[in-house]
Amino acid sequence: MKNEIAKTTRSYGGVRASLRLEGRRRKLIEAGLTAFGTLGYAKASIKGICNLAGLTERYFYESFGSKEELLAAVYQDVVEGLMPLALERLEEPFAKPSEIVCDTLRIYFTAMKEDPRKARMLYIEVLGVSPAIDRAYQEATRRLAGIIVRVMGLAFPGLDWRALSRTIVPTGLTGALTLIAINWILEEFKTPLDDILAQVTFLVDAMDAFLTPKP
Amino acid sequence: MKNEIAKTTRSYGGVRASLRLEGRRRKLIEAGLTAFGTLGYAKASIKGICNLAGLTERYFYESFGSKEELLAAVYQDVVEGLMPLALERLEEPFAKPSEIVCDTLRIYFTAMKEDPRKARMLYIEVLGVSPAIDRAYQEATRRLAGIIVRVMGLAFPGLDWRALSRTIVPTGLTGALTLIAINWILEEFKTPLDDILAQVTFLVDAMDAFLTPKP
DNA sequence: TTTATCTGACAAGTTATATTGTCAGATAAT
DNA sequence: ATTATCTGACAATATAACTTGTCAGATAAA
Repeated sequence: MKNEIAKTTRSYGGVRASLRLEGRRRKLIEAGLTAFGTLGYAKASIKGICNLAGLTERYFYESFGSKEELLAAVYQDVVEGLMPLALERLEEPFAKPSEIVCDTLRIYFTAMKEDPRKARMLYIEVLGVSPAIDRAYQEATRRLAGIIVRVMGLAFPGLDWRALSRTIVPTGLTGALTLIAINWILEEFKTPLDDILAQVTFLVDAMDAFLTPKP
Repeated sequence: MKNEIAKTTRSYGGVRASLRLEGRRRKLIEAGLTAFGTLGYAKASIKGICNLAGLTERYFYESFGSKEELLAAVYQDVVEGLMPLALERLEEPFAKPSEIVCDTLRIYFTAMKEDPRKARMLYIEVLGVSPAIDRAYQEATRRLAGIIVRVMGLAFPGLDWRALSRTIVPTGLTGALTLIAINWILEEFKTPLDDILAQVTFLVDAMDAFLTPKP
Protein backbone atom coordinates (compact mmCIF):
# COMPACT_ATOMS: atom_id res chain seq x y z
CA MET A 1 0.00 0.00 0.00
CA LYS A 2 2.84 2.38 0.78
CA ASN A 3 5.28 1.88 -2.02
CA GLU A 4 3.19 1.70 -5.14
CA ILE A 5 4.92 2.72 -8.32
CA ALA A 6 4.46 6.44 -8.71
CA LYS A 7 2.51 7.01 -11.88
CA THR A 8 4.96 8.08 -14.52
CA THR A 9 4.05 11.29 -16.28
CA ARG A 10 7.26 12.78 -17.53
CA SER A 11 8.88 12.32 -20.90
CA TYR A 12 11.99 10.14 -20.74
CA GLY A 13 14.52 9.27 -23.41
CA GLY A 14 12.49 11.40 -25.77
CA VAL A 15 9.27 9.38 -25.42
CA ARG A 16 6.11 10.24 -23.60
CA ALA A 17 5.22 8.39 -20.42
CA SER A 18 2.14 6.75 -21.85
CA LEU A 19 4.11 5.45 -24.82
CA ARG A 20 6.83 4.01 -22.61
CA LEU A 21 4.25 2.26 -20.49
CA GLU A 22 2.48 0.89 -23.52
CA GLY A 23 5.81 -0.25 -24.91
CA ARG A 24 6.64 -2.14 -21.75
CA ARG A 25 3.21 -3.69 -21.75
CA ARG A 26 3.68 -4.86 -25.30
CA LYS A 27 7.10 -6.26 -24.51
CA LEU A 28 5.58 -8.23 -21.65
CA ILE A 29 2.80 -9.57 -23.84
CA GLU A 30 5.31 -10.64 -26.46
CA ALA A 31 7.51 -12.26 -23.81
CA GLY A 32 4.46 -13.93 -22.31
CA LEU A 33 3.57 -15.35 -25.70
CA THR A 34 7.03 -16.83 -26.00
CA ALA A 35 7.09 -18.21 -22.47
CA PHE A 36 3.56 -19.60 -22.47
CA GLY A 37 3.86 -20.86 -26.02
CA THR A 38 7.08 -22.79 -25.42
CA LEU A 39 7.49 -23.59 -21.73
CA GLY A 40 3.76 -23.63 -21.13
CA TYR A 41 1.75 -21.54 -18.73
CA ALA A 42 2.46 -23.62 -15.65
CA LYS A 43 6.21 -23.71 -16.04
CA ALA A 44 6.60 -20.09 -17.06
CA SER A 45 7.65 -17.83 -14.20
CA ILE A 46 7.12 -14.12 -13.89
CA LYS A 47 10.81 -13.56 -13.43
CA GLY A 48 11.54 -15.56 -16.57
CA ILE A 49 9.00 -13.57 -18.52
CA CYS A 50 10.57 -10.34 -17.30
CA ASN A 51 13.98 -11.54 -18.39
CA LEU A 52 12.62 -12.32 -21.84
CA ALA A 53 11.07 -8.89 -21.99
CA GLY A 54 14.27 -7.24 -20.84
CA LEU A 55 12.39 -5.67 -17.94
CA THR A 56 12.32 -6.16 -14.21
CA GLU A 57 9.54 -7.45 -12.03
CA ARG A 58 8.45 -3.98 -10.98
CA TYR A 59 7.26 -3.33 -14.49
CA PHE A 60 5.37 -6.54 -14.60
CA TYR A 61 3.19 -5.45 -11.73
CA GLU A 62 2.91 -2.04 -13.29
CA SER A 63 0.88 -3.53 -16.14
CA PHE A 64 -0.50 -6.81 -14.80
CA GLY A 65 -1.73 -7.99 -11.47
CA SER A 66 -0.76 -11.62 -11.92
CA LYS A 67 0.51 -14.20 -14.36
CA GLU A 68 -3.05 -15.13 -15.12
CA GLU A 69 -3.88 -11.57 -16.06
CA LEU A 70 -0.99 -11.58 -18.49
CA LEU A 71 -2.23 -14.84 -19.94
CA ALA A 72 -5.61 -13.29 -20.59
CA ALA A 73 -3.97 -10.33 -22.31
CA VAL A 74 -1.75 -12.55 -24.43
CA TYR A 75 -4.70 -14.70 -25.39
CA GLN A 76 -6.79 -11.69 -26.36
CA ASP A 77 -3.89 -10.38 -28.37
CA VAL A 78 -3.47 -13.62 -30.30
CA VAL A 79 -7.17 -13.94 -30.99
CA GLU A 80 -7.54 -10.33 -32.09
CA GLY A 81 -4.49 -10.63 -34.31
CA LEU A 82 -5.71 -13.74 -36.10
CA MET A 83 -9.31 -12.78 -36.85
CA PRO A 84 -8.72 -10.05 -39.44
CA LEU A 85 -6.36 -12.26 -41.43
CA ALA A 86 -9.11 -14.70 -42.21
CA LEU A 87 -11.76 -12.03 -42.63
CA GLU A 88 -9.80 -10.25 -45.34
CA ARG A 89 -10.10 -13.17 -47.71
CA LEU A 90 -13.87 -13.09 -47.41
CA GLU A 91 -14.01 -9.82 -49.32
CA GLU A 92 -12.47 -11.38 -52.42
CA PRO A 93 -14.49 -13.30 -55.02
CA PHE A 94 -14.20 -17.04 -55.50
CA ALA A 95 -15.03 -19.59 -58.16
CA LYS A 96 -16.44 -22.47 -56.14
CA PRO A 97 -17.23 -23.26 -52.49
CA SER A 98 -14.16 -25.34 -51.81
CA GLU A 99 -12.00 -22.44 -52.93
CA ILE A 100 -13.16 -19.96 -50.35
CA VAL A 101 -13.20 -22.57 -47.62
CA CYS A 102 -9.70 -23.81 -48.34
CA ASP A 103 -8.26 -20.35 -48.81
CA THR A 104 -9.53 -19.33 -45.39
CA LEU A 105 -8.26 -22.51 -43.82
CA ARG A 106 -4.90 -22.06 -45.47
CA ILE A 107 -4.54 -18.62 -43.98
CA TYR A 108 -5.48 -19.94 -40.58
CA PHE A 109 -3.26 -23.01 -40.61
CA THR A 110 -0.34 -21.14 -42.10
CA ALA A 111 -0.50 -18.57 -39.36
CA MET A 112 -0.23 -21.36 -36.80
CA LYS A 113 2.64 -23.10 -38.48
CA GLU A 114 4.52 -19.85 -38.80
CA ASP A 115 4.05 -19.08 -35.13
CA PRO A 116 3.54 -22.25 -33.10
CA ARG A 117 3.55 -20.14 -29.95
CA LYS A 118 0.21 -18.72 -30.99
CA ALA A 119 -1.04 -22.16 -31.89
CA ARG A 120 -0.25 -23.48 -28.43
CA MET A 121 -1.82 -20.45 -26.81
CA LEU A 122 -5.02 -20.76 -28.79
CA TYR A 123 -5.70 -24.41 -28.15
CA ILE A 124 -3.55 -25.85 -25.44
CA GLU A 125 -2.28 -23.50 -22.80
CA VAL A 126 -5.52 -21.70 -22.34
CA LEU A 127 -7.62 -24.55 -21.02
CA GLY A 128 -8.15 -25.29 -17.37
CA VAL A 129 -6.30 -22.31 -15.97
CA SER A 130 -9.20 -20.54 -14.30
CA PRO A 131 -12.89 -19.84 -14.76
CA ALA A 132 -12.11 -16.38 -16.10
CA ILE A 133 -9.81 -17.77 -18.78
CA ASP A 134 -12.34 -20.48 -19.54
CA ARG A 135 -14.86 -17.78 -20.28
CA ALA A 136 -12.44 -16.02 -22.59
CA TYR A 137 -11.91 -19.33 -24.37
CA GLN A 138 -15.63 -19.84 -24.77
CA GLU A 139 -16.02 -16.36 -26.14
CA ALA A 140 -13.19 -16.87 -28.63
CA THR A 141 -14.72 -20.17 -29.67
CA ARG A 142 -17.99 -18.41 -30.33
CA ARG A 143 -16.26 -15.84 -32.48
CA LEU A 144 -14.44 -18.51 -34.42
CA ALA A 145 -17.74 -20.29 -34.93
CA GLY A 146 -19.16 -17.02 -36.19
CA ILE A 147 -16.42 -16.73 -38.78
CA ILE A 148 -16.95 -20.31 -39.85
CA VAL A 149 -20.62 -19.62 -40.32
CA ARG A 150 -19.76 -16.59 -42.46
CA VAL A 151 -17.44 -18.67 -44.62
CA MET A 152 -19.99 -21.42 -45.01
CA GLY A 153 -22.65 -18.84 -45.73
CA LEU A 154 -20.57 -17.55 -48.63
CA ALA A 155 -19.71 -21.04 -49.85
CA PHE A 156 -23.25 -22.37 -49.61
CA PRO A 157 -25.63 -19.44 -49.93
CA GLY A 158 -28.48 -21.84 -50.53
CA LEU A 159 -28.51 -22.96 -46.92
CA ASP A 160 -30.19 -21.06 -44.13
CA TRP A 161 -27.15 -20.30 -42.01
CA ARG A 162 -29.07 -17.92 -39.83
CA ALA A 163 -31.08 -20.88 -38.63
CA LEU A 164 -28.12 -23.24 -38.63
CA SER A 165 -26.14 -20.90 -36.44
CA ARG A 166 -28.50 -21.67 -33.60
CA THR A 167 -27.74 -25.38 -33.80
CA ILE A 168 -24.74 -27.43 -32.80
CA VAL A 169 -23.45 -27.32 -36.37
CA PRO A 170 -21.16 -24.31 -35.97
CA THR A 171 -19.78 -25.71 -32.75
CA GLY A 172 -19.23 -29.04 -34.43
CA LEU A 173 -17.42 -27.49 -37.36
CA THR A 174 -15.33 -25.39 -35.01
CA GLY A 175 -14.44 -28.48 -33.02
CA ALA A 176 -13.50 -30.36 -36.14
CA LEU A 177 -11.23 -27.56 -37.25
CA THR A 178 -9.79 -27.21 -33.76
CA LEU A 179 -8.90 -30.85 -33.22
CA ILE A 180 -7.39 -31.16 -36.65
CA ALA A 181 -5.29 -28.16 -35.76
CA ILE A 182 -4.33 -29.54 -32.35
CA ASN A 183 -3.23 -32.84 -33.83
CA TRP A 184 -1.26 -30.97 -36.41
CA ILE A 185 0.46 -28.94 -33.71
CA LEU A 186 1.18 -31.94 -31.51
CA GLU A 187 2.64 -33.90 -34.40
CA GLU A 188 4.73 -30.81 -35.13
CA PHE A 189 3.20 -30.04 -38.51
CA LYS A 190 4.42 -33.28 -40.05
CA THR A 191 1.46 -33.70 -42.42
CA PRO A 192 1.85 -31.32 -45.37
CA LEU A 193 -0.74 -28.58 -45.30
CA ASP A 194 -1.68 -29.29 -48.89
CA ASP A 195 -2.66 -32.85 -47.96
CA ILE A 196 -5.05 -31.57 -45.35
CA LEU A 197 -6.51 -28.98 -47.69
CA ALA A 198 -6.90 -31.49 -50.51
CA GLN A 199 -9.09 -33.58 -48.24
CA VAL A 200 -11.12 -30.54 -47.27
CA THR A 201 -11.54 -29.69 -50.93
CA PHE A 202 -12.84 -33.18 -51.61
CA LEU A 203 -15.33 -32.99 -48.76
CA VAL A 204 -16.59 -29.54 -49.62
CA ASP A 205 -16.93 -30.43 -53.28
CA ALA A 206 -18.92 -33.52 -52.33
CA MET A 207 -21.20 -31.39 -50.18
CA ASP A 208 -21.56 -28.96 -53.04
CA ALA A 209 -22.50 -31.72 -55.45
CA PHE A 210 -25.11 -32.91 -53.02
CA LEU A 211 -26.64 -29.47 -52.51
CA THR A 212 -26.80 -28.24 -56.10
CA PRO A 213 -29.50 -30.31 -57.81
CA LYS A 214 -28.45 -31.80 -61.10
CA PRO A 215 -30.81 -31.26 -64.09
CA MET B 1 18.47 -42.26 -0.58
CA LYS B 2 18.70 -43.40 3.03
CA ASN B 3 15.16 -43.47 4.22
CA GLU B 4 13.16 -45.03 1.46
CA ILE B 5 9.98 -46.71 2.47
CA ALA B 6 10.77 -50.29 3.30
CA LYS B 7 8.86 -52.46 0.89
CA THR B 8 5.90 -53.84 2.77
CA THR B 9 5.52 -57.58 2.60
CA ARG B 10 3.59 -58.58 5.66
CA SER B 11 -0.12 -59.03 6.02
CA TYR B 12 -1.72 -56.26 8.08
CA GLY B 13 -5.29 -55.85 9.31
CA GLY B 14 -6.08 -59.12 7.59
CA VAL B 15 -5.08 -57.96 4.09
CA ARG B 16 -2.06 -58.85 2.07
CA ALA B 17 0.61 -56.24 1.48
CA SER B 18 0.04 -56.05 -2.26
CA LEU B 19 -3.68 -55.51 -1.74
CA ARG B 20 -3.10 -52.70 0.76
CA LEU B 21 -0.73 -50.99 -1.60
CA GLU B 22 -3.16 -51.34 -4.48
CA GLY B 23 -5.93 -50.01 -2.26
CA ARG B 24 -3.92 -46.93 -1.38
CA ARG B 25 -3.08 -46.40 -5.00
CA ARG B 26 -6.73 -46.54 -5.94
CA LYS B 27 -7.65 -44.12 -3.17
CA LEU B 28 -5.06 -41.71 -4.48
CA ILE B 29 -6.35 -42.00 -8.02
CA GLU B 30 -9.88 -41.37 -6.85
CA ALA B 31 -8.74 -38.40 -4.77
CA GLY B 32 -6.73 -37.11 -7.71
CA LEU B 33 -9.79 -37.31 -9.91
CA THR B 34 -11.71 -35.22 -7.42
CA ALA B 35 -8.95 -32.67 -6.94
CA PHE B 36 -8.02 -32.31 -10.61
CA GLY B 37 -11.63 -32.40 -11.71
CA THR B 38 -12.77 -29.64 -9.38
CA LEU B 39 -9.82 -27.48 -8.33
CA GLY B 40 -7.94 -28.17 -11.53
CA TYR B 41 -4.53 -29.69 -11.95
CA ALA B 42 -2.56 -26.53 -11.28
CA LYS B 43 -4.30 -25.64 -8.04
CA ALA B 44 -4.41 -29.16 -6.64
CA SER B 45 -1.68 -29.87 -4.11
CA ILE B 46 -0.25 -33.22 -3.16
CA LYS B 47 -1.08 -32.62 0.46
CA GLY B 48 -4.65 -31.79 -0.45
CA ILE B 49 -4.94 -34.93 -2.53
CA CYS B 50 -3.59 -36.99 0.35
CA ASN B 51 -6.13 -35.45 2.69
CA LEU B 52 -8.91 -36.34 0.27
CA ALA B 53 -7.57 -39.87 0.08
CA GLY B 54 -7.30 -40.13 3.85
CA LEU B 55 -3.61 -40.94 3.50
CA THR B 56 -0.40 -39.16 4.26
CA GLU B 57 2.25 -37.89 1.89
CA ARG B 58 4.49 -40.87 2.47
CA TYR B 59 2.00 -43.04 0.66
CA PHE B 60 1.75 -40.67 -2.20
CA TYR B 61 5.41 -41.13 -2.99
CA GLU B 62 5.03 -44.84 -2.44
CA SER B 63 2.84 -45.07 -5.54
CA PHE B 64 3.68 -41.99 -7.60
CA GLY B 65 6.79 -40.01 -8.23
CA SER B 66 5.07 -36.71 -8.82
CA LYS B 67 1.76 -34.97 -9.27
CA GLU B 68 2.13 -35.32 -13.00
CA GLU B 69 2.55 -39.07 -12.68
CA LEU B 70 -0.69 -39.22 -10.74
CA LEU B 71 -2.39 -37.14 -13.42
CA ALA B 72 -1.33 -39.63 -16.06
CA ALA B 73 -2.71 -42.49 -13.97
CA VAL B 74 -6.00 -40.70 -13.33
CA TYR B 75 -6.34 -39.88 -17.00
CA GLN B 76 -5.69 -43.45 -18.04
CA ASP B 77 -8.20 -44.62 -15.48
CA VAL B 78 -10.91 -42.30 -16.77
CA VAL B 79 -10.27 -43.19 -20.40
CA GLU B 80 -10.22 -46.93 -19.72
CA GLY B 81 -13.37 -46.67 -17.66
CA LEU B 82 -15.34 -44.84 -20.31
CA MET B 83 -14.50 -46.88 -23.39
CA PRO B 84 -16.33 -50.12 -22.57
CA LEU B 85 -19.53 -48.24 -21.74
CA ALA B 86 -19.87 -47.02 -25.29
CA LEU B 87 -18.63 -50.25 -26.82
CA GLU B 88 -21.30 -52.31 -25.12
CA ARG B 89 -24.06 -50.63 -27.04
CA LEU B 90 -22.44 -51.56 -30.33
CA GLU B 91 -23.26 -55.22 -29.76
CA GLU B 92 -27.02 -54.55 -29.72
CA PRO B 93 -29.11 -54.27 -32.87
CA PHE B 94 -30.61 -50.99 -34.08
CA ALA B 95 -33.35 -49.87 -36.42
CA LYS B 96 -31.76 -46.92 -38.20
CA PRO B 97 -28.41 -45.11 -38.27
CA SER B 98 -29.43 -42.21 -36.07
CA GLU B 99 -30.48 -44.67 -33.39
CA ILE B 100 -27.09 -46.27 -32.88
CA VAL B 101 -25.30 -42.94 -33.15
CA CYS B 102 -27.53 -41.21 -30.65
CA ASP B 103 -27.54 -44.11 -28.25
CA THR B 104 -23.78 -44.12 -28.15
CA LEU B 105 -23.64 -40.38 -27.73
CA ARG B 106 -26.22 -40.51 -24.98
CA ILE B 107 -24.13 -42.98 -23.05
CA TYR B 108 -21.08 -40.82 -23.50
CA PHE B 109 -22.68 -37.50 -22.61
CA THR B 110 -24.58 -38.98 -19.71
CA ALA B 111 -21.39 -40.34 -18.24
CA MET B 112 -19.93 -36.86 -18.33
CA LYS B 113 -22.90 -35.16 -16.81
CA GLU B 114 -23.04 -37.72 -14.05
CA ASP B 115 -19.39 -37.21 -13.26
CA PRO B 116 -18.19 -33.79 -14.33
CA ARG B 117 -14.83 -34.53 -12.75
CA LYS B 118 -14.19 -37.03 -15.50
CA ALA B 119 -15.42 -34.60 -18.10
CA ARG B 120 -12.95 -31.96 -16.96
CA MET B 121 -10.16 -34.50 -16.85
CA LEU B 122 -10.86 -35.73 -20.35
CA TYR B 123 -10.96 -32.42 -22.11
CA ILE B 124 -9.69 -29.60 -20.00
CA GLU B 125 -7.18 -30.43 -17.32
CA VAL B 126 -5.12 -32.70 -19.48
CA LEU B 127 -3.91 -30.21 -22.03
CA GLY B 128 -0.64 -28.36 -21.81
CA VAL B 129 0.71 -30.07 -18.73
CA SER B 130 3.72 -31.79 -20.26
CA PRO B 131 4.81 -33.54 -23.44
CA ALA B 132 4.21 -36.93 -21.85
CA ILE B 133 0.63 -36.04 -20.98
CA ASP B 134 0.16 -34.53 -24.40
CA ARG B 135 1.08 -37.88 -25.91
CA ALA B 136 -1.40 -39.67 -23.69
CA TYR B 137 -4.03 -37.20 -24.86
CA GLN B 138 -3.20 -37.85 -28.49
CA GLU B 139 -3.39 -41.57 -27.95
CA ALA B 140 -6.77 -41.27 -26.24
CA THR B 141 -8.00 -39.07 -29.04
CA ARG B 142 -6.99 -41.70 -31.54
CA ARG B 143 -8.86 -44.35 -29.62
CA LEU B 144 -11.95 -42.17 -29.42
CA ALA B 145 -11.69 -41.59 -33.15
CA GLY B 146 -11.49 -45.35 -33.58
CA ILE B 147 -14.71 -45.83 -31.69
CA ILE B 148 -16.41 -43.14 -33.70
CA VAL B 149 -15.33 -44.89 -36.89
CA ARG B 150 -16.79 -48.13 -35.59
CA VAL B 151 -20.09 -46.46 -34.79
CA MET B 152 -20.24 -44.77 -38.16
CA GLY B 153 -19.27 -48.04 -39.82
CA LEU B 154 -22.28 -49.69 -38.23
CA ALA B 155 -24.57 -46.78 -39.01
CA PHE B 156 -23.45 -46.41 -42.61
CA PRO B 157 -22.12 -49.76 -43.79
CA GLY B 158 -22.25 -48.55 -47.36
CA LEU B 159 -19.29 -46.24 -46.86
CA ASP B 160 -15.70 -47.39 -46.97
CA TRP B 161 -14.69 -46.53 -43.44
CA ARG B 162 -11.43 -48.37 -43.74
CA ALA B 163 -10.39 -45.81 -46.30
CA LEU B 164 -12.06 -42.94 -44.50
CA SER B 165 -10.22 -43.74 -41.31
CA ARG B 166 -7.01 -42.65 -42.98
CA THR B 167 -8.40 -39.18 -43.67
CA ILE B 168 -9.10 -36.22 -41.44
CA VAL B 169 -12.73 -37.26 -41.18
CA PRO B 170 -12.43 -39.26 -37.95
CA THR B 171 -10.40 -36.48 -36.37
CA GLY B 172 -12.96 -33.94 -37.50
CA LEU B 173 -15.84 -35.94 -36.08
CA THR B 174 -13.94 -36.43 -32.85
CA GLY B 175 -13.26 -32.73 -32.64
CA ALA B 176 -16.89 -31.91 -33.28
CA LEU B 177 -17.97 -34.26 -30.53
CA THR B 178 -15.28 -32.94 -28.21
CA LEU B 179 -16.04 -29.25 -28.57
CA ILE B 180 -19.75 -29.81 -28.22
CA ALA B 181 -18.92 -31.67 -25.04
CA ILE B 182 -16.57 -28.96 -23.78
CA ASN B 183 -19.13 -26.24 -24.36
CA TRP B 184 -21.68 -28.35 -22.59
CA ILE B 185 -19.36 -28.76 -19.64
CA LEU B 186 -18.39 -25.10 -19.49
CA GLU B 187 -22.03 -24.01 -19.61
CA GLU B 188 -22.63 -26.50 -16.81
CA PHE B 189 -24.93 -28.81 -18.77
CA LYS B 190 -27.57 -26.14 -19.24
CA THR B 191 -28.76 -27.36 -22.63
CA PRO B 192 -30.92 -30.47 -22.20
CA LEU B 193 -29.21 -33.54 -23.53
CA ASP B 194 -32.30 -34.42 -25.55
CA ASP B 195 -32.02 -31.17 -27.46
CA ILE B 196 -28.50 -31.98 -28.48
CA LEU B 197 -29.40 -35.51 -29.47
CA ALA B 198 -32.44 -34.37 -31.43
CA GLN B 199 -30.15 -32.25 -33.56
CA VAL B 200 -27.79 -35.14 -34.05
CA THR B 201 -30.72 -37.33 -35.07
CA PHE B 202 -31.74 -34.77 -37.64
CA LEU B 203 -28.26 -34.55 -39.09
CA VAL B 204 -27.68 -38.28 -39.21
CA ASP B 205 -31.08 -38.88 -40.77
CA ALA B 206 -30.28 -36.28 -43.42
CA MET B 207 -27.02 -37.99 -44.15
CA ASP B 208 -28.84 -41.29 -44.33
CA ALA B 209 -31.37 -39.93 -46.79
CA PHE B 210 -28.56 -38.65 -48.94
CA LEU B 211 -26.68 -41.93 -48.94
CA THR B 212 -29.54 -44.35 -49.57
CA PRO B 213 -30.59 -43.78 -53.19
CA LYS B 214 -34.28 -43.29 -53.65
CA PRO B 215 -36.01 -45.43 -56.32
C1' DT C 1 22.73 24.02 -11.52
C1' DT C 2 19.70 22.14 -8.71
C1' DT C 3 15.79 19.33 -7.87
C1' DA C 4 12.49 15.87 -9.04
C1' DT C 5 11.41 11.76 -11.36
C1' DC C 6 12.41 7.58 -13.99
C1' DT C 7 14.90 3.31 -14.82
C1' DG C 8 17.24 -0.99 -13.98
C1' DA C 9 19.31 -4.12 -10.87
C1' DC C 10 18.79 -6.48 -6.98
C1' DA C 11 17.59 -7.53 -1.94
C1' DA C 12 14.19 -8.98 1.41
C1' DG C 13 10.19 -10.82 3.10
C1' DT C 14 6.41 -13.84 2.37
C1' DT C 15 4.00 -17.71 1.03
C1' DA C 16 3.25 -22.16 -0.85
C1' DT C 17 4.60 -26.54 -1.96
C1' DA C 18 7.29 -30.54 -2.43
C1' DT C 19 10.00 -33.91 -0.26
C1' DT C 20 12.27 -36.40 3.38
C1' DG C 21 12.52 -37.67 8.10
C1' DT C 22 10.97 -38.94 12.90
C1' DC C 23 8.32 -41.47 16.04
C1' DA C 24 4.70 -43.49 18.99
C1' DG C 25 1.32 -46.83 18.86
C1' DA C 26 -0.92 -50.77 16.33
C1' DT C 27 -0.43 -55.21 14.35
C1' DA C 28 1.67 -59.43 13.00
C1' DA C 29 5.29 -62.98 13.32
C1' DT C 30 8.43 -65.91 16.20
C1' DA D 1 6.05 -62.46 25.31
C1' DT D 2 9.11 -60.48 22.63
C1' DT D 3 10.65 -58.70 18.42
C1' DA D 4 9.97 -56.85 13.87
C1' DT D 5 7.22 -54.36 10.80
C1' DC D 6 3.38 -51.33 9.43
C1' DT D 7 0.56 -47.26 9.88
C1' DG D 8 -0.74 -42.54 10.56
C1' DA D 9 0.31 -38.05 12.24
C1' DC D 10 3.33 -34.61 12.07
C1' DA D 11 8.01 -32.13 12.01
C1' DA D 12 11.86 -30.41 9.33
C1' DT D 13 14.04 -29.10 5.38
C1' DA D 14 14.53 -27.52 0.78
C1' DT D 15 13.05 -25.14 -3.05
C1' DA D 16 10.75 -22.05 -5.84
C1' DA D 17 8.01 -18.40 -6.89
C1' DC D 18 5.53 -14.19 -5.89
C1' DT D 19 5.49 -9.54 -4.24
C1' DT D 20 7.26 -5.43 -2.24
C1' DG D 21 11.03 -2.54 -1.15
C1' DT D 22 15.56 -0.11 -1.60
C1' DC D 23 18.82 2.52 -4.05
C1' DA D 24 22.34 4.37 -7.22
C1' DG D 25 22.70 6.37 -11.49
C1' DA D 26 20.36 8.40 -15.66
C1' DT D 27 17.35 11.80 -17.47
C1' DA D 28 14.33 15.66 -17.62
C1' DA D 29 12.35 19.94 -15.66
C1' DA D 30 12.93 24.30 -12.89
